[in-house]
Amino acid sequence: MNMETPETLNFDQRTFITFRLAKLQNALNTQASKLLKRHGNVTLTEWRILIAISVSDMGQMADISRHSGFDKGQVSRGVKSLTKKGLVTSVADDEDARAQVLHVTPDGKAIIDAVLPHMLARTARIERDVGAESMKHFDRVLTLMEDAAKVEF
Amino acid sequence: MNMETPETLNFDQRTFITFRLAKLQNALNTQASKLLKRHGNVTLTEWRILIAISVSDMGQMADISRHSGFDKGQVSRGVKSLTKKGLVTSVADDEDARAQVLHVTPDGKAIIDAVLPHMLARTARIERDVGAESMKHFDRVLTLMEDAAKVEF
DNA sequence: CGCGCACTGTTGACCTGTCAACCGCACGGA
DNA sequence: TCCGTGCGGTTGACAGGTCAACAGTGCGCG
Repeated sequence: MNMETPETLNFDQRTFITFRLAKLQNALNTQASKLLKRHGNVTLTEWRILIAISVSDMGQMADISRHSGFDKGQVSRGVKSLTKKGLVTSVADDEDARAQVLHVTPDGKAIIDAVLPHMLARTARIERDVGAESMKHFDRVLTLMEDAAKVEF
Repeated sequence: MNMETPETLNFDQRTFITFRLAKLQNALNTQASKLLKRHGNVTLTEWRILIAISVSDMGQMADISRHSGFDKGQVSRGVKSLTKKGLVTSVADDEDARAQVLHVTPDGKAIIDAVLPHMLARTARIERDVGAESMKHFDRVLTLMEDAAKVEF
């Protein structure tokens, strides 16, 4: 860690990996958002929650929250807007008065069916450009960095 | 790339790379923010802008904005709070009445000196955990994905 | 010269994501 | 049974990032 040499020009590469990540993540989000707006008229958040509900159908918000890592408040708001759009239903659970049972409506399914192919094509395209091999590697590194992010400084 | 199998359970891995990125990026940011608060009492945004100013000393906001990829509005606000903290100065440019010339004050330098070692230790730690080899690979993949993020769908 | 155009920087509006406070309910132990 | 603790969900507050509108200035071209 040569504190003498002018680190100035190394900053971008050395201390800003996270910054690059942020940019990339944002670019990908923008791309996805456009896709979603064009093909399904839903926001990225709505889409993610919609998918999460679809995966664990008849689940409740806490399930979604835990499984997807979303903030429960965010899920609550997302579900609200999704129900307003008629894409999911949210009814009180018979067995637990606190819980809401979530269900994707036919309209919701329709949007998923309409959007999913494009979404898959997109990720396929990314995988193709990057290469399956590198993709696995990337995944592994992500895991390592996730762990590294937990260390205290 | 089996498009047949019930995709439902593959979502997390297949369509949510970006989501994972978001999580990782956020975890890293949280880590960095804590570090910054502890050792220099600056926010992550302030830190990034401070560094950017330090790199291109005597530059103007537009330089920072272009070079770092920050929104110019964000830079403007960041500079404002940094000047309020006395870490940078922002004076009108003699040669261009539109521009502000930015300069890191001794206090700003002091904070950089205080924080930078920890910051470097952190990235070094990450690099160590991940491995230099994988890090390079990771970098390459990032570039590829940045390109992939530009494609329209 | 004078005009349009591009650029600098400021500000306001908006969206996302996070955190915390809160209410109602479930559940287990005293 | 009753009470404490903890969970499910809602809501408000806040920070960060993006976009757009704007005023002021520089610059080049007719």
